[in-house]
Amino acid sequence: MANTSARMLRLLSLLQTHRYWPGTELADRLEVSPRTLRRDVDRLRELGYPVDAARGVAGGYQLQAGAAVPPLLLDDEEAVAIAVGLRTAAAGAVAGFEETSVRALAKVIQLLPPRLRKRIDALQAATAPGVLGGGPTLDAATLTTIALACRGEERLRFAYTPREGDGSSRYVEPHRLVSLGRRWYLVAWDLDRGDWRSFRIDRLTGPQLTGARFRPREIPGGDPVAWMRSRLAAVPTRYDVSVVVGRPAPDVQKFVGQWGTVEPVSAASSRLRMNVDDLSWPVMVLGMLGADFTVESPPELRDQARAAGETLLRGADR
Amino acid sequence: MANTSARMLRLLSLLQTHRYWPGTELADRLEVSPRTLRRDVDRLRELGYPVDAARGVAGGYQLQAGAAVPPLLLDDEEAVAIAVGLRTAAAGAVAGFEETSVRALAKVIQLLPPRLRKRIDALQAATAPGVLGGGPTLDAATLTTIALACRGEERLRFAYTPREGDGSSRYVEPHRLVSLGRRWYLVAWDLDRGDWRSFRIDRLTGPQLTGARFRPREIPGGDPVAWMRSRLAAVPTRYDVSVVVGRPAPDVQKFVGQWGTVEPVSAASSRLRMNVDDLSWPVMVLGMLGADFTVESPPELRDQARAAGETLLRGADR
DNA sequence: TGAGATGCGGCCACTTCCTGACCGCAATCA
DNA sequence: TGATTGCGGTCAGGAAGTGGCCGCATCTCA
Repeated sequence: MANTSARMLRLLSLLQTHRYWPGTELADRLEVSPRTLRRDVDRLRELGYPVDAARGVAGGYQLQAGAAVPPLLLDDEEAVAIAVGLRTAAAGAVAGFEETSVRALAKVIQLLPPRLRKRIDALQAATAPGVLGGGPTLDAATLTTIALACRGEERLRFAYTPREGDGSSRYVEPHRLVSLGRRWYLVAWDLDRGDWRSFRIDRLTGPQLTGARFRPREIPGGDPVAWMRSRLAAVPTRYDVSVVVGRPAPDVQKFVGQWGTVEPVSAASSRLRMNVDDLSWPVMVLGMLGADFTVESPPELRDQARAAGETLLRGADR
Repeated sequence: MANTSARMLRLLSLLQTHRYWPGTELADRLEVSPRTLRRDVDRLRELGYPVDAARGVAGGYQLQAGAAVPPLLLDDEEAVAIAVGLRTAAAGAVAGFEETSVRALAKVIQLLPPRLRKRIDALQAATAPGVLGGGPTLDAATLTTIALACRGEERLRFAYTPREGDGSSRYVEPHRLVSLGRRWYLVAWDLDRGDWRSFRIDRLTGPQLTGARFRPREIPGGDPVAWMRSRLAAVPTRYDVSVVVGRPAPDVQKFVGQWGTVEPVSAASSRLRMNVDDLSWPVMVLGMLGADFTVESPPELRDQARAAGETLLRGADR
C-alpha cells in the first residue's frame, strides 16, 4: 500500500475519474505531502501521460490526451458498458469491426471479475439484436468462450454439427476467430483429425475450456483470414439483391447505411445492391422506403415482397 | 524509464497482451533479473491483481480475473474498437445502456490520442445506424463533445433551436446527459437565463468547449434523471402501438428483441406493444413477421401499413 | 520413476530513489 | 495588489529496490 507504484496507479485513476483536481486534495487522498504529489505528477508526465495543470485560485490538475493510450482505470459500471458495447459491435452492428471487437472483448472479459461477467451475461437478452435480420443469431457467450480460448492458447472441446452428417464432439487447438460475410468461423487445429479445420460458430455448441495449454502452430500461409477465405471460396451461398428504386441515390444510401451499396440510375432513381442471407431484410427496406421499385434479382425477392405486402394489407384492413 | 512504476505498468501490459509468459522472457523484456521479476509479480499480487503461475516445463505467468478491474492497457486497435463499440451502444443499440456508455465513452475519448480520435470519426459512416429507425439520427461527435464538457466541467456554447421559436446561441454549465425514451437531453445551468434548462440534443448544433471551468451546482432534488423526467412529464408525444399478432408470444418476443414487450393472448397469438416516434418501424416488424395481425392502436398505423403493403405489391408485380 | 525445467522465496550487501521540509518564484484571478 | 495555487531546487534521513546466492516445490516428459 505504501507502495509508490500503487500510488501512481491511484493517482492515474483519480485523474481519470473526472475533471480538475486541486493539488492539495490529491495530496490528501494519496496521503502524501504536496511536494511528493508534484513529484508524482512529474513522473506521470515523464511516462508520457500529459497532465495539465492550471494555476491561480481555481487551479488544479487534469489528465489530457497524449501520444499513447494511458492505462484505463475503470469502475464497474464503465467496465460493463465497455463489454456490452464491444459485444454489440462484435455481433456485427458495426461493419468491419467484428474481429477487432472480439479481440478487445476477450481481453476485457478475461480481466473482468466474475461478478461483472455475470452482469454482462444478464444483459444478454438486451443485446439480442432482435429484428436486425441478416446474420444468424449468435450466442455471445459462445463467441466469448472461444475468444478466450484463442487468447489463452487453451485447448477447446465442443459439439459440432456440420452442414451434412451427424454431430460429433471435437477437440481442437483454437487458432483464430474469423468474421467473414456476416458469419463467424473458428480456425483451429483439429487434434483428432490432425489437420486444420474451420468451424461455423453457429453450428457449434457447448464450448468448454479444458485448461490444457498448447504452443500455437503456424497456419499454412500465415494468414488465417486468407486461409478461411480460400476455404469458403468453393461454397457459394446467399442472395445477390439488385433493385431499382424510385428515389435519388443519396436518400437511399442514407436509409440503408452500410448494409448496401447504391448507385444512381437517374436523377430520381437509383440501383440498390445488397448481399444477404435472408430476403426479409431487403423487403423491409423496400417497404419503408415507400417508393416504387423494380426487382432485378433475385426472383425470390418478388415473392417475398408480395407475401409481406399481402400480410400488411390484410392486417391494415382488418 | 528505470522507474519501478513504469516497469510495473509494462509488466501489466505484457501480461494483458496475451497468454502465458515464461518468467525468463518477461525478465528479459523488462531488463531486470529473474529475481526482480518475481518480486514485481509479487507486487502485482499485493495490489490485488491475481497473477497465475504455472511451474514445470511449460510454466509461465498469466493475469487472471480478480476482484477488481485492473488498469486496462490497450493498443491502438483495441482502444478504437472500444470507442466504436461504446458509440454504438450509446446510440441506443443496447437498451438502457446509453448513459453509461456515453460516460465511459467520454472517459475513453478524453484519454485517446488525437490520431485515434480521427480514426474513430472516420468510422462515423460505419456506425450510422442506417435503417434502424426509431430515434432521430444522432450526431456522435455532438454527443461526445457534450459528454466531454460534462466530465471536464467546462462551460459550453452551442446553437439551439427550440420546438417553437427561433434559434439562439446558448452559454451553459453542462451538468449531465440524460437518455430518456430514445432521446437525449442535456441538463444544464443556463448562464444567460440564470436557471436550469434542458436541451434536446438533436435540436442542438455546433457545441463548443470554451475551456472555462466551473464548480458544479447542485441540481434541485439532486437527481438529474428524475428532474428531466418531471420536465418531460408535461410533454406527451410518440405513439403507443398495440397490435395483436397471430403468432405465439415467444416467437414474437424473439423477433422484436428489446424493442417491444409481448404478452400472450392465446396459445397462437400475442399482443405486441411498442413505444415509438416513428411508425415505419412497427410496420416493418409486422411485415417481416408474416403473420396475420389486428391493429388496436394507433389508427395511423393502419394507414402506414396499407401504404407500405401497396408499395410492396406494386413493386412485386412490376 | 527420475531428470530437467520452471517458479518460490529467504537472506544479504549495496545502491538507488523516495520522502518531507523548507525555500523563493511564477501564473492566475478577484 | 494580494491571495491562491502550481513549480521546482536543495538537503538529509530513511525506505525500498536490486542482483546474486541458496535450497525447495511442483510439473512434464521421457
